[in-house]
Amino acid sequence: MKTELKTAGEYSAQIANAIREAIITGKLTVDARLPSESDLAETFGVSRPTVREALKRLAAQNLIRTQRGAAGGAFVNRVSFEEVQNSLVTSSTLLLSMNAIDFETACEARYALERACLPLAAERRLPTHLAAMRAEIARQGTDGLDDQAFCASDVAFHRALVEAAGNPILSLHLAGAVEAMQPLMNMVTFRTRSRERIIALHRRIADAIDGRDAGAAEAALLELASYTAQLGGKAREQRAAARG
Amino acid sequence: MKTELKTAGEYSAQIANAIREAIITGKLTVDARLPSESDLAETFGVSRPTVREALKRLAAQNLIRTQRGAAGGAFVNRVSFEEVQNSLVTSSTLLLSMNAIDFETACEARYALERACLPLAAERRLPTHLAAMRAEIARQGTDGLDDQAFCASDVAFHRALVEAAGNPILSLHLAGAVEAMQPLMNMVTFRTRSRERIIALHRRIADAIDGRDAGAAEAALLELASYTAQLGGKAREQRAAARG
DNA sequence: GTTTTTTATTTGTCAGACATTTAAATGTAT
DNA sequence: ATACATTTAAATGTCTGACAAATAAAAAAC
Repeated sequence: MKTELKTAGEYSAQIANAIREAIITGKLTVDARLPSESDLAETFGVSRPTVREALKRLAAQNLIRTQRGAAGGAFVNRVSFEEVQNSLVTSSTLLLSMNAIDFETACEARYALERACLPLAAERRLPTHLAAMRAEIARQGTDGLDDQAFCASDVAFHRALVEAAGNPILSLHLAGAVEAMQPLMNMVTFRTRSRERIIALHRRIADAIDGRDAGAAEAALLELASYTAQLGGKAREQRAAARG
Repeated sequence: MKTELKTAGEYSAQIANAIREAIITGKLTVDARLPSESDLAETFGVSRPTVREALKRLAAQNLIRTQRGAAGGAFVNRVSFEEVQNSLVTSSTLLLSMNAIDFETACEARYALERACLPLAAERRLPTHLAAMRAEIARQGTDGLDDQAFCASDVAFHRALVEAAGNPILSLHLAGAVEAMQPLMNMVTFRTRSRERIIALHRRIADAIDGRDAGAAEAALLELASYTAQLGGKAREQRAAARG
């Protein structure tokens, strides 16, 4: 661990970077204990509050956890898929809302990514995945389901589809993209006829995955993509009309 | 902004969560200025160092930036694609190294995602993208290029390919997946014959994209995927043999 | 030998102070 | 009146020193 810091301010950022680098390069391994805050303060030649600010930065990225008490301290975290996925969802959500990403772009990305999973899903799907997909299809047909619940079930369906591909890295990216899109999806209203069509397409996808027919699944997903984009376009027109 | 904090410890985390929620829900908009640290301390009923730890957490996630001086303070950041991508790369890299993800899984995810971009890239590619791809292909044929530089050029090639799809969200996920894989790719040694084959496949992909033939591009990419997986498997065998 | 108590260590928090940076207000000269 | 230099005030960045709370290990009591 480096002991010298540049003269320019922002010590806490420099210390956080130094420790982060040590973790990334493997100098600090999982569950390793960092020196105590006082020791770090002495090592880097700064005060304890400054060290603490640095540690909080790392904690915010889930790189370390802290424990109080005699054998406590800061420990290197094992970065989990779930944590990365959560922070990806948060970041992506903000990215979409702050940068005025249009529905088409987000939709296109989502279905393109999903399409990438289909061949693998068709090959590896297990009964649990098929059951999860069919359960969501059934829920989507329930009477009195509001738009938000329909959307949530839609997300769950696609999540099961992605899980069927059996690749955790793909799941991570897909879940990030799909969940981040939910605020946009929630602005779309799903009439009964729209729902029926979506459910029919979901059923075609599930059947195709069941029958290990990746090509049929891709065809149905493409239809779903263009229909969803169409619904999004309609929703935007209606909002524009309401404003004008 | 809430004023009450639960009695359980970890004030700084609670304050960070409260402010983060305000940003996500839009109560705090881009470039809005947070109250001064002293004001926040008073509002939440804690000391300034505690508030500062909370702010450092948010700064670590790029949610806020701070400026010193009279008109300074903490401001809500516009979350940029670049920042999200950088943090995604960092997280993914750690995820791969800490969770012993095998080369096949990472490779599979990467090429599956890349395949998702091909139809869009074939449709939208611009001369700049084609030029970038061909420039990297030329570099990959350079004599005396070490493995790491070859890998870097490989990443640049695929990055250009992804950019051609013209969807920033896809680019974000792809770049995250591809760059995070680089440490794994760097463990593979590329002999002259391997390089020639990879370059030939790159050329086939570039030509297909140039000719707007997504099907041909997919075929070439699939070959590249299986060949890369094969090289990775060989590299693993050699390491195993060296240990045994 | 088991349980209880003590103790030492470490993080979490507080208070007040000073240093540094920076924009705006003020003053000054042309 | 404008341009430039100076002062000022507000804000973050940092330091010192202290106490509270949690916790594991050591010591003591039974």
